[in-house]
Amino acid sequence: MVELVLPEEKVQFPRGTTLGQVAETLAPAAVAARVNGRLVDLTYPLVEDAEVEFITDGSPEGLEILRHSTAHVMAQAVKRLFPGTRFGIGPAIENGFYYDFDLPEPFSSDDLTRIEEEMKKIIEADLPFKRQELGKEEALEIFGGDVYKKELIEDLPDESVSIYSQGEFVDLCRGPHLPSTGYIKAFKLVNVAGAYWRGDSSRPMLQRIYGVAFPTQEELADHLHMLEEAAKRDHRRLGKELDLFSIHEEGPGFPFFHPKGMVLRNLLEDFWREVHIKRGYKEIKTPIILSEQLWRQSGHWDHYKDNMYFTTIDDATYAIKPMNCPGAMLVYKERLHSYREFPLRLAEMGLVHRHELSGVLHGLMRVRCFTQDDAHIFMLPSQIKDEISGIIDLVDYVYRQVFGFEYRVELSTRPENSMGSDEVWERATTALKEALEERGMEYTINEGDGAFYGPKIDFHLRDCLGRTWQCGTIQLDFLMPERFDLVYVGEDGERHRPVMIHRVVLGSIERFIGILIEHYAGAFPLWLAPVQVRVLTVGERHVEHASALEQKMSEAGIRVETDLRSEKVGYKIREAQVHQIPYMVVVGDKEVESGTLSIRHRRQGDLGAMSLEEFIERVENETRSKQGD
RNA sequence: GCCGGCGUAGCUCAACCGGUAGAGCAACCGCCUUGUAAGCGGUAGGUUGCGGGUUCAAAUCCCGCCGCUGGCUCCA
Repeated sequence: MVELVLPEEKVQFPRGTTLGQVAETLAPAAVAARVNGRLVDLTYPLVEDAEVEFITDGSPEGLEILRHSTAHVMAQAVKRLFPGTRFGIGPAIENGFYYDFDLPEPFSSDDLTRIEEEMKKIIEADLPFKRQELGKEEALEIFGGDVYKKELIEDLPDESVSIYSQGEFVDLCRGPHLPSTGYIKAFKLVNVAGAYWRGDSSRPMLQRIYGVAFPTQEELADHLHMLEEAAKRDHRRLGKELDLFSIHEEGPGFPFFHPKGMVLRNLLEDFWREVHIKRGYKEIKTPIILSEQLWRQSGHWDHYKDNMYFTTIDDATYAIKPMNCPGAMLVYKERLHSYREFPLRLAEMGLVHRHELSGVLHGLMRVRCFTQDDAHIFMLPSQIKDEISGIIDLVDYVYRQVFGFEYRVELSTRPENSMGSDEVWERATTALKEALEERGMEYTINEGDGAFYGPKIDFHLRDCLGRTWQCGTIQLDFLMPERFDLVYVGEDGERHRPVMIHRVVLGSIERFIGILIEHYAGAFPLWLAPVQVRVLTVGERHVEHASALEQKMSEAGIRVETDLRSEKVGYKIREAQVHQIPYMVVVGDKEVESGTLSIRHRRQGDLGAMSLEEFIERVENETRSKQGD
């Protein structure tokens, strides 16, 4: 007998009993199990006492298994329909799975439908997933004909590898898998995309089919519905509908801001200045075009040239800045600094241009020119941790407390093409790590993704479809001060080298606005709304009264406009609602007589009558509080 | 940059297998003078992204380019 310790109880079973047999009575909904901390299939035989926890398809691990198994079924279907196909990898991802295939002809959308049909047959046949362990040599005999699988097997560290089969299909796989294909209840293939083998652009491009999979049809339908809803809050769509910005063929990746978009942008910048002044930043502005020589000195020429634009003035080469740091260096060097000034925080709303690959441009999220809410902070080595901690605090204040965003933190370490010694990198990376840990921040490590001059902490925000975008970043830099021979006079009267931080909070104003649009679905909180109030007339005889109200509110600092057209009130309200205008003021005979206002709120509906003074106060309070609906 | 998809009126979309471009909304004009999410009628609006080719005939088929887009790679 073996003794199994389950979360709720202890049970005994004859030696050799499989987990599946145990699950029949104890956990009928199980799809896999965790035995002594390791995920295994239900076919796993119990040969010794163990701690066992069953996994259902509703749990995160269970979902991952479900999705991974669905990827195998898709691969099987593809192999049946396209026999010569070679196979890459096929993991589970958020909401679904993908599998990479190499075949001469591209998949069409009809092919996806055919593959789905074939998958349904495989699921209906309820083929069991069978695990087998074998030596690498044996595995190479089975998969050796497939260059990709061969490479995967050769790269595996262990001597034995596991393979899974369902019906006639065999795949190299660590597992675990569902007991059988019949466990798959709800899936859909969503799109095909090119993907380089192992993410390396110098290697062949495979065709990746993406699918989604859920435990039930309802959850699948909910997910697809969620995607439709998300598309409605896409900033590219709302940007057009709300007349905030546009991007033209004449300037791919170079956005234009319209009057309403500029109101939003200026309000965001006003807020940014207010916050930064309070935290001891001084604002500077440096030129967009600077001599190529400067960029050679900074190291950008060697490490960032491919992303830069150049121009010629009087036979000399100049670069259009992709970053603001060299400009800030020149400002720092303008005079001698004392340690008493430190930390010296020089902020800059800097417009930078970067040559991004045409295929990656995306609305306001990834563009070729953008404004960074940059700052360069010069300080003593002993001030590093406090300063970083202060920036983390600022980012959290802006993201979470003001805008209510959830965000993710990453620590990026030394990339391949970088400057400086290992010691310097080690010191800088440790400093960032310690600042994060002292604050108890959760973070993931992104190996090799740092800037060429130093490691960084990145703050990521999500868009409506759940894609994450890097916004804030804190980059520690021991190198640029070296390159520019920056000095300060210390307590001892000697000259020393300062340490520098590059940091942005919003990241790019453009990207941040994109995130804001999607976060609020265009319904900006009152303090950011391009138009806060629209005054609507009932009939022509109310025009004069409405215009007078507009003027009074405008004088009170409210962003107000009027709709004086000879249209029905319902029509005007609908239009104001569609444009997400927070307050509508209806002016008719009643209001002209009584001298009160009829207020409608875009979410709460008709608020009834109040005086102009009351309404102005309400708007002012709500604006000041920065609260949303 | 690479792989796939897409590009028709200001917007959203239609036009069977090639037969010569149409609807709703918006705009404009008029009627209605209107009370909390779409009143009615009319007018105008297109070298079908651009350039070639095939054909008696191309929005439709083929080639090249541009742009957008889903990914990959890269980054705020």
